[in-house]
Amino acid sequence: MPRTPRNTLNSELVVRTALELMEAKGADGFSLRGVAAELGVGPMALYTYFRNKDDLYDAIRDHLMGLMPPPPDDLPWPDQVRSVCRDLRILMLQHPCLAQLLASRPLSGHETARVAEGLLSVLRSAGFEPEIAARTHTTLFTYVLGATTWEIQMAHEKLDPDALRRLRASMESLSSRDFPTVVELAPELSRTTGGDKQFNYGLDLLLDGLAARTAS
Amino acid sequence: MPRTPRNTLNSELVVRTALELMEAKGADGFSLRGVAAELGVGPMALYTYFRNKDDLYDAIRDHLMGLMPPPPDDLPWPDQVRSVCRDLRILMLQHPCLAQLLASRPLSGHETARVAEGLLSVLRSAGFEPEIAARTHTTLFTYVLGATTWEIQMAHEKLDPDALRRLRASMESLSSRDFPTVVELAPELSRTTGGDKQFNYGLDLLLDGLAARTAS
DNA sequence: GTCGCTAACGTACAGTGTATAGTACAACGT
DNA sequence: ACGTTGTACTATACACTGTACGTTAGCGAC
Repeated sequence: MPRTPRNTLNSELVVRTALELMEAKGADGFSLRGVAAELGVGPMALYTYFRNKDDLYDAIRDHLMGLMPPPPDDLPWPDQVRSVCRDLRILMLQHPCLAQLLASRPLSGHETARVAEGLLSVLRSAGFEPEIAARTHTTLFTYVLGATTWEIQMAHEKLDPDALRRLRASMESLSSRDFPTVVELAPELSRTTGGDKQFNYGLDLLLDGLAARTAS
Repeated sequence: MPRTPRNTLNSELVVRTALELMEAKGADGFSLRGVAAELGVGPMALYTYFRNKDDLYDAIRDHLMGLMPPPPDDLPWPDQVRSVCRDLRILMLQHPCLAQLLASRPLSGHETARVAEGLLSVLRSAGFEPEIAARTHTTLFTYVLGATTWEIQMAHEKLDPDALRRLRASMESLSSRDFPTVVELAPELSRTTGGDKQFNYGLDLLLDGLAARTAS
């Protein structure tokens, strides 16, 4: 039985392969055995580099966070904040699995800390007190997380004609007597889920609220 | 072989049992076979009432949404909005699996539509144009989703002493040269994740932003 | 050259969702 | 009263999953 030579694997290679597989087959359908097969290796070989599947997830998440650009310099702080939030959204849209990885595991890792550092330092430089800066950071992060998770979910749904048909049917089956507003707004609701405009609308609401606080 | 008598099952009973199991054993560790066993029935019996596992998930989600109270009457609209958002958060905290169910599947079902109707009608009555009402609804929903998902995640983590220790270690191992702000704000960051104050802070930011738009 | 370390292996287990086929029972038309 | 039919549930099976355990083989150090 021809054994693969030693030291063909390393954690970075495993992470990259795992990420490829995750983007190709979706976050479901991803499996350790699949990664191992892709590497031409037995499933247990991965356990040399990761304690378990969650550990690999953490590594993938941190690897993806490494793709986040730093906040831009020489802009007013609201624009810097906007930029970071938009970059995170774009990254999540490019790598849909990131949404699930962010939502289902605590943050840890070097690259993740780097991203947090970027946003937090912008907020501190803008004059926010430590506690407010921390709260604001969490608020912005969770908004991006929720909004983009939802956007991905909806986009994923729109590609499945069967699901789309079911959704439309369930909307139309609603009595306009019981749910007049939902029926009235059905076109807007399905049109406005997702997209730059929807995301920026919520983000601007938050930033306007912030601006109001710094003015006082 | 003693057969279980016919018509002992119905979809509501299955949903209730599934929900119990989900709250007892967590969203992971939940399985169709577990539900079936709890009901004293073969796994395939469930397929009489649900086309597959996702279908059951949808039913559980809608069942939980049925627990949402309607928006309160006779309050200024911002307070009505606040109330709905807080109620949704509380429901998610009481039933942590709801977060995952909301984030991973499109919205459908009677009770879910009822909740949407409640918030949308508040916004329309407040004078928002259809498109703005829809956008605002999505923004509020996704904020609650993200913020509460994160809160649950963090709370879940705080209960695991091993994970807590790892998190703390990873924070302290960060060089305060590379990540000065993260290190400086470490206490605030771990103190302010989650909790009523954190949630209300972000919610008030959004509502302040909204108020600014209605004034103009 | 040989020893020890450890990377990768093989095997095994307990579990998953669900496709497919079969079975027994309630209701119904005659 | 009696076959017929629809259907609620069962049995079996398949292709998977993550990972615990024990084993082997390749490599660097001596």
